[in-house]
Amino acid sequence: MAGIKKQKAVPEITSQMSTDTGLTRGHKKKARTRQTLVDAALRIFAQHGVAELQLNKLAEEAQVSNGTVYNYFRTREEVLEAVGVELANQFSHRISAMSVGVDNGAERVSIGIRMFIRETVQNPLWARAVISIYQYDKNIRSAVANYLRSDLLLGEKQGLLQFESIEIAMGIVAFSTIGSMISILDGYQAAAVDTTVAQMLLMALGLTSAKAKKIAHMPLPEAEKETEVAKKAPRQPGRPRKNSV
Amino acid sequence: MAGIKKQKAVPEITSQMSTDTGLTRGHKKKARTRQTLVDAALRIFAQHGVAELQLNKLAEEAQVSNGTVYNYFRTREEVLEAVGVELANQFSHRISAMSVGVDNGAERVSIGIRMFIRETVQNPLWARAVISIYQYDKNIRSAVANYLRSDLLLGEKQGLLQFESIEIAMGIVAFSTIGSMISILDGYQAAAVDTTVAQMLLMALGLTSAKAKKIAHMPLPEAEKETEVAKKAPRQPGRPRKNSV
Amino acid sequence: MAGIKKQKAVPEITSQMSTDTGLTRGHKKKARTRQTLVDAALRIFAQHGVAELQLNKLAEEAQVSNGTVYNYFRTREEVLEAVGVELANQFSHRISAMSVGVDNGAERVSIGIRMFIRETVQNPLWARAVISIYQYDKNIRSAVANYLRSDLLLGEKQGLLQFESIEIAMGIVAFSTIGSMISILDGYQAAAVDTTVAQMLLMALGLTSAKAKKIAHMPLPEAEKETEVAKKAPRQPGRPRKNSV
Amino acid sequence: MAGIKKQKAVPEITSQMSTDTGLTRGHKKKARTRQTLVDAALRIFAQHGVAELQLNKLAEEAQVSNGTVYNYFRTREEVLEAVGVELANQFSHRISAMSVGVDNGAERVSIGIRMFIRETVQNPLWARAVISIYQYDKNIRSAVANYLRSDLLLGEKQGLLQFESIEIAMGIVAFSTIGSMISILDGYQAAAVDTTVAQMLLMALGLTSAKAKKIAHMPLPEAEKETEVAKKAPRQPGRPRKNSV
DNA sequence: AATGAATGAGGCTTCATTCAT
DNA sequence: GATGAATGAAGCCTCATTCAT
Repeated sequence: MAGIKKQKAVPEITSQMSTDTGLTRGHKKKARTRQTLVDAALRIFAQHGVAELQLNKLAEEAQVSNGTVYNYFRTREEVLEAVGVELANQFSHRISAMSVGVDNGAERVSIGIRMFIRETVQNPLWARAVISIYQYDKNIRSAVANYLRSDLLLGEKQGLLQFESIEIAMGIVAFSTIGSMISILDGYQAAAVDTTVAQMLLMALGLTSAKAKKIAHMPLPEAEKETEVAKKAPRQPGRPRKNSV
Repeated sequence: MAGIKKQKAVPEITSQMSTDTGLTRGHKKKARTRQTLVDAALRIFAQHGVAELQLNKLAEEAQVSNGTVYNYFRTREEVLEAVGVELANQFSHRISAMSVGVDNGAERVSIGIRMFIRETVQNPLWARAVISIYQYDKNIRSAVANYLRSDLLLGEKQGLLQFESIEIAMGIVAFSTIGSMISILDGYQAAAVDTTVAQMLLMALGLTSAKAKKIAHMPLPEAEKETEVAKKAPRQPGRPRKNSV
Repeated sequence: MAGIKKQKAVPEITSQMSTDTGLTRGHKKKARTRQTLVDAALRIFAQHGVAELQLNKLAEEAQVSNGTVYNYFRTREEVLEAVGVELANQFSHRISAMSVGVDNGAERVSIGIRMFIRETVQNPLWARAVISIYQYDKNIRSAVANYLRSDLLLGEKQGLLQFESIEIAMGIVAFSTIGSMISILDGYQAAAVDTTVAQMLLMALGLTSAKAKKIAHMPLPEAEKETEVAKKAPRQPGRPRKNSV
Repeated sequence: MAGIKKQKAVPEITSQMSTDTGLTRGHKKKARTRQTLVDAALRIFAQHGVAELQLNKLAEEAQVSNGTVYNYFRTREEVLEAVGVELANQFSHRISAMSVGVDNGAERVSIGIRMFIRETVQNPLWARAVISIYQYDKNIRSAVANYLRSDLLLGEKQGLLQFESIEIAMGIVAFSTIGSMISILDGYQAAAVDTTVAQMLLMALGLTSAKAKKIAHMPLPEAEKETEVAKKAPRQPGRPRKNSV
C-alpha cells in the first residue's frame, strides 16, 4: 500500500483505492493529472461527503490551479461522474479480488460483507467516501449489486442460499453492510461486527444459524490482492455521459 | 384531519405526518407558523433531499417571507435539526400506532418493516423525505433505533428472536428497510416486497424460514391513519430526480 | 435617583446621566417608557457605538417589545436624534453643575476638561457613549461648544484667556478633551492626565505655564453628583473592543 | 502621477494619496486590482464614512464584480483593515515629505498641523476619509502618533518644546488638528485657521505667544505634490450629510 | 496544458418597519 | 399603548465557471 504524497493530515484513503499510477516510468506527468484530481476528489468525499465537493477545494487538494480542473472536466457534475466511475471500478476490482479462489457462493458473500466492514474500522475516511457515494449514486449501487448478484446466484445454484427475489436479497445484503459501516462511523464500538453481520445476513439468505456462523467465522483470505488493484490503468478522458454521482 | 392547502403540484406528504397536536384552536399563531415551516421543509426534502434545502425556497413553499423563517430558526442548520426532531417525533407516533395491540415482538418488527415499505409505494414523496433525512441525521437514526430496540428485546425475551448484538440487529433491520425503500424509488417493481423483506429479516433474527414466512404474511392491522394516507397520496410521477435519493 | 434595573452585566451608565426628570411622583409609568428607551439607547451606544444601534436590541435592552419602540419614535433616526438631545441636555446640566460657584473663566474651563477626563477613568462606558455621539452628531458638538463658549468668553473678559478665534479655541479644547478620553479608552495609562491636559490647554489659551499649572491643579469642587457616580460605576472590564470608539 | 480614471462625480482623492510605488509596469494585475480596491474604498470613506462601506458599492466604485472583492479580502472587516494600513502608509509618506529639510522640531509640528488643515479646505473628501478612518481605527491613530512623536521629541531636545507627557501632547496635537478639520467640514469658515490652530498648539507645547505666532506664520514649503492636489480637487459641495463626519 | 484573476448568479442572514390583535 | 409576528429590501458571502495569458 504505497500512498500518495499528502500535504494534509489526512490519512491515505486513495492509496488503496487508487492505482500506483505506473510511475515506474516517469514520463506521463500530464496524463496523470486527471487521476490526481479523481484521487483528490475521493479524499474530499471522505472528509465532507459528496454534496460538499467544491472545485476550488478540489484544485487545492490536488495542488493544481482551479483552472486546471476545467481542462479535464467541463462541469462539477462531470467530476462527480468520473469519481463515481472510478469508485465503481475500484469496487469491481476489490470485490473480485477478495474472494478469488473461493468457489462457495455463501462464503464469497460473507467475505465481501466482512471485508467492507473491516475496512471501515481500518480506514474510516475511505468508508465515508464509499457510503457517501453509494447513497448518492444509483449507478454505484448497480455496480455493487452486479457483483453481489453473481455470488448470490452461485450460492443459490449450489443449494446453499435461498431467496424469493434476487433483487431484494441484493438490497438487503448491500444496505445492511452499508448500514453497519455507518453504525461504526456513528461510533458504534464492538468486536467482531463483521462476523456478526455476515452471520445474520447468511441466515437471512436461508442458512441455518449454525452454518451461517461457521461460514461467517472462516478466516479471511490474505488480501495481497491490493497490489493488483494498483495496477489498473488511468481512466480515459472521453466523457461518459449520463448521470451518476 | 384535513391536510394543508397546497399551491403547488406536490401531493400531501405532510398532512398525514403531522401529529394531531390539538392546535386546532387558532390562537397560537407562532406555533402554527413553525409547523407550517417544518411541513414545508419536509415537502422540500421529499423533492430535493436534505442537502438542497434552501431557505428562500422554504419560505416560498411555506408561503411566508424569507425573513419569517429567521423568526423561528437562526440558521439553516437549525431548520434541519428541527425537521429532524419533527420527523423523529412522527416516527414515534406512527410506529407505536402501527402495532398497537400486537404483543408478539417478531410480529411487531414485521409490521414496522412492512408498513414502511408499503408506504413507500403509496407515497414516494414521504419516503424520499424519510430516506433523505435518515441518511443525513444521526439523531433520526437513533430515534428509529430506539423504537426498534424495544420490539427486538421483546421478541428476544419471548424466545422468538435471537441475535448476538442488539445494536447490530437494529442496524440491519433499519438499513435493510431503508434500502428496500430506496430500491423501490430506484424503480424496482415487485409485488409483495414488504413480506419478502420482512421474512428475510426475521430469518436474520433467528426465525426459521417457515415461521418467518408465516409472520411476514400476517394481515396488517387496520390503521385508520393508513387509510387516510392511501386516500391522500396520489401516485406521484415527479421527474426522476438526478440520482434518486 | 435609582438607576434602571439592568438585566445584563453592564454597569449603570444612565443612572448618573439621566436628568432628574420630574418623575418624583411615581404615577407616570407610561410617560417613563420613553426615558427607558433613551437610557437603553445610551447603554447600547456605550457598548457598541452609535452606528450599531439596532432597534430590536434596543427593545430588548429596554425590556419592551420591538413594536413599542415605534410608539415613541417613528424611525431609527428619530431615536438617534432623541438620544442626542438627551445627551446634550445631560451635558448642560452636568457642565453647569460642575463649576457652580466658580467665577473664574479659566478655572471653569479647567474644571470642565478635568471632569470629563476623570469620568472616563471612572466610567468608560459612559465615556464611550459620549465620544461616540459627539463624533456622530454635529448638534451635540454645538451644545458642548455653547457651554464652552461662555466660559471662554468669561475668561477673556477677565483678562485671563486670549485667543484669536473663539470658534477655534472651542474646537481645540473640546477635541483635545475628547481625544484624551479616547486615548484613555485606547489603553493609555497615566496618573494626572486630567491636570496635564488642562494645563496644556490653558497654555494654548494664553496662560503662562506657571499660571496654567496652578489652575489645572486646583482641587475639584465636591460635586455631590460625582460622588454618586463614583458609587455607581463599578470598574467595568469589558473586552477592549477592536477599535475603541 | 495622473490620478485614476473616475466614472463618477467624485473628485480625485486617491490620486494624490497613492504613493508612487513603481507599479506602472502593467504586469502585476493582482497588485493593481488590490490597489484599485483600496483606492475605491478611500473614495467611499470620503463620501459615506467608514461605517457605511458596502462591499457591493465598493465593487461598483472599483469597477469590478462583487466576487472580485473577495479574491482580495475575506471579509468586510479585512477591507477596513487594509484601507487603514494603506492610509497609514500614505500618512507616513506625506508627513515625512511635508517638512523635509526642516530641522526645527517646533516648525515641523507646525507644518504638519497646517498642512492637514489646509488640505481639508482644498479637498474635503480626502479630509472626510482621513477623519473617518482616524476615528474608526486605533492603528491609524498610532501611526499618526508615531510621526508626531519624533517631531515633538526633536523639539523638546532642541529646548523649544516642553510637555509633561509626550503621549498626552501627541493626543492634543492630533485631536485638535482633526477637530479643526471637522469644524471646517461642519461649515466653520475663517481665514488662516491653520496658523491660528498651529499657534495655539505650539503655545500648549510651551512656546510663548510671540514665538508660537512667528513659527505658525512661517511660509509653508512648496510641496510640489500639494500643487497638484490643489489643481485636482475642485470644490466639492456635497449635500451636507446628516451628521457631518 | 496550466494558470489564476475575474465574474456574477444565487444563497444566507439582518434588521428597520408594518400591522393585526 | 403594548405586543410580537410578519415583512422584504438589502447586505454579505460563496463558488461554479470563464477567459486571457
